[in-house]
Amino acid sequence: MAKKPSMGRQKIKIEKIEVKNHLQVTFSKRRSGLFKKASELCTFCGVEIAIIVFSPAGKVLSFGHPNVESIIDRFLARISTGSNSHDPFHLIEAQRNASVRELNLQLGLEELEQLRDAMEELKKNVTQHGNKLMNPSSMFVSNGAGVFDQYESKPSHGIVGSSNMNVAVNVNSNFGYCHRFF
Amino acid sequence: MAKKPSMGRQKIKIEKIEVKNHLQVTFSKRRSGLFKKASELCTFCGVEIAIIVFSPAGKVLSFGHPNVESIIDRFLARISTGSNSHDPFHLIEAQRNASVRELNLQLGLEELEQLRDAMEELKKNVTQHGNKLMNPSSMFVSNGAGVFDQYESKPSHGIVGSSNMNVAVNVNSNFGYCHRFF
DNA sequence: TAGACTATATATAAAGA
DNA sequence: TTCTTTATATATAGTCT
Repeated sequence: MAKKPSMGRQKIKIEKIEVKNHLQVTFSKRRSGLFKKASELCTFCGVEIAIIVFSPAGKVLSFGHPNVESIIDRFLARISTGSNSHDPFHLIEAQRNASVRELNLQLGLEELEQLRDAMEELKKNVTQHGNKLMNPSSMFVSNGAGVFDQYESKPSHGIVGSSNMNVAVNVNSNFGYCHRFF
Repeated sequence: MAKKPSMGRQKIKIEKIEVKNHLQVTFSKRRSGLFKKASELCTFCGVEIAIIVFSPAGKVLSFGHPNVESIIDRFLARISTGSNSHDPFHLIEAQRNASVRELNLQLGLEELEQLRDAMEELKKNVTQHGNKLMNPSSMFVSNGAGVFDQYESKPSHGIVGSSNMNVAVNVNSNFGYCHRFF
């Protein structure tokens, strides 16, 4: 019997792959290829690149040369440092976009510690109350203004301890915009 | 006369291209190819991707599906919670190494204090009215394992996420927005 | 700085391990 | 999920317009 020859690479339609398993494999290969291309571009041209990918499984994959954060920083800085950055309204916009790092530089250690302590306590309190009411393995999720992203819940990857809790609170939200502390 | 046949694509060393003009062309072609690959990946796998590139000329080029900012937002939200260190201030240290942008925008101490007070009050509210907060329209709670996936990073850097705590607060103050700390 | 062209380098779809 | 293999689809280096 003739051994089955490979069909070789087949052309595929530019549309979402339906077969889930197939999609997973394709994602894996192409994501890898994408990062490789980016890496080459960095080398060949000496440029800086950041890539962020949210996988179908909800994982975050990133590439960065020299590193993702500094590039994001520059990217956001660029946005928020436009010509009318002195205009009050623009300033608020800018503050929304500014990256954490810069903001943190404005906070003294003392304030940060206070903040942290408040958060820790809040966490404890919420944890106590929360555990009474909810099944920790299938918590649920929503927010008034569509502000918070919804993440897929997966089995723990061996995360230690009981303090791994995420709490997001949206009170009287009129803003449709919210960022995170911690 | 015979027309000169093309040499075809030649293999090139993985190193910075020296000839400036050549570099420019290569950058242009490859950057285009990179974005195309990203676009295909989005389509084939239904995923979200953001790419930021600083060109040799100092221009910023970006690709984003559905858009760069929302992806950065989600990315930062996760990073800020992922760390091997139990030291809540490790990121501050990291920031010292990050490029510092001289912002005109910074939160004044007064605003910080307002913010802190707001959080203190929130903390009380949570403590006293935990049950109320379970209302999906005003609160969001999730367990750490589900919310904080580890995220991995390819070629140049890697951070292994170990869940800590994430608190997002949007208080009805005169801020009109909140920001990330850490 | 941006399109062709063409031959060749690479990426990758399929299928099996 | 990750790696192989094979055949084929794509990307692109070098050159010219």
